[in-house]
Amino acid sequence: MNREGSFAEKIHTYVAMIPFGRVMTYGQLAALAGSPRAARQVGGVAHYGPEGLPWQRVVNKHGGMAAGFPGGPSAQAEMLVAEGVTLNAQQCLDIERLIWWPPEDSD
DNA sequence: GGGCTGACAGCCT
DNA sequence: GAGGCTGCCAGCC
Repeated sequence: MNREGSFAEKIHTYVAMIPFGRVMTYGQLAALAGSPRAARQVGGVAHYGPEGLPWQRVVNKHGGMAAGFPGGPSAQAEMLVAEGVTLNAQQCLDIERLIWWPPEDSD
């Protein structure tokens, strides 16, 4: 996986691996890609990246919706709810419970 | 070809 | 304990 070498490629790979009804954070993806501080870039990769990936499963560390998600935060929230994810009145999810980490032996 | 922006997170003051 | 700045890297102008 990570032998791709490309930061964006890793992000794409991990996002595609997120199971149904689970989520990951920008910081997670950035760290897994090799740059724990590159959370911003994860947003950029997501925005300019392929649309075939479950970007709605990518949320910020507060468990909130992404800022520039197509259709707005409400659209992302709806997609997550459709997957069985429960959100509170603030459209925030239980990040500590729904967060997902990829298997270490995935490679 | 170079520089700026951008869907966030972590550390410092 | 809270607020503000820096860091990261791909894509677009």
